[in-house]
Amino acid sequence: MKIGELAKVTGSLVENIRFYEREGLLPQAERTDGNYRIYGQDHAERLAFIRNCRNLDMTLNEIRALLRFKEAPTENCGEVNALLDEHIGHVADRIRELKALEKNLKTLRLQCQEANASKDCGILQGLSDTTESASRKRPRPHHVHGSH
Amino acid sequence: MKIGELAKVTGSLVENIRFYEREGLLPQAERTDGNYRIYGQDHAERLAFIRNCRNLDMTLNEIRALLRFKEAPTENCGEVNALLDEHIGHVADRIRELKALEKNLKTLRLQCQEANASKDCGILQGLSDTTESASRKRPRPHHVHGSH
DNA sequence: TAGAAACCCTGTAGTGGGTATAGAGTCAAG
DNA sequence: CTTGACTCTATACCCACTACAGGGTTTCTA
Repeated sequence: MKIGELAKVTGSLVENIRFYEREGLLPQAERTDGNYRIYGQDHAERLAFIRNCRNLDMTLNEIRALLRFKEAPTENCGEVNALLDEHIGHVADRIRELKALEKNLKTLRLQCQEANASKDCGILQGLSDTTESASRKRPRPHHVHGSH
Repeated sequence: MKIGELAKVTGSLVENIRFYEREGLLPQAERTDGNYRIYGQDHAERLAFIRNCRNLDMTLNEIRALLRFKEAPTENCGEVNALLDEHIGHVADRIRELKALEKNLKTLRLQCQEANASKDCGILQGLSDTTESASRKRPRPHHVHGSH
């Protein structure tokens, strides 16, 4: 099948498939005389694997690691389990952070109940607090994203 | 004060401050004869405001909008309240999504309890499921990030 | 059989919110 | 007067795409 059909079958975008090929997650596809990529069932399965992983918010590096295990069927899968445990940990961490964030935002929201002049707005005043920002440690970077 | 001191006072990085200036969130600073940026208390307060907003996971555009209200003290702040409500909504959405994700990951994790050969690993098999990926709608983009 | 529409190709740039360099200039202490 | 800390600009990189531009190929329809 051609790239558009593979995209449809797997629920991906065409650009995405070419991107995964460039990134080495999908092997180079064979080409027709007209230089069109041609795919088979094996590609569809590998792409489905990748999309499943992405739907679980794994990074491409995590997926690369999992694919290596898929290709080494006799190898022990303990590291797969560990990778997943770690990823679950990232997600749990992020949920905790976002809950704390939500709490802070709701507290802030209560500072201004009705529409005032901006200069009297408790929200804008709360956000101007200088004691807060300097004292806070900068957050360590994490790989499960925030709200955007 | 010079940029390094401002960074220390507000808990930001020097590069960050220059980045916000380029992005128009901080006004152009005055310069010494040696072309060093010079800041006063007003800059420190504005930067603290920005950092507080970033700590609440707001985008730079959301912050730009809030800064406009800070600069128009007589204007009605109803839009500030609305912006915050919307942002709280984004965060709540993201928490729900990550909880669903966590559930899926934990289910997947149960597929492989001990270290096997990769070919028998229930996790790798679960991730290979082709019925799942094609049927799932692609997620709408959102501005509160995932786990990374 | 012609022409249009739909598909495909490569390559490049942009997204957001920074971080990390290179290479040079400035300033203060010893 | 040199060393080292600080600053400057400019540029590239991070991630995982997404969106062109400018062309070529294939398929459908008249």
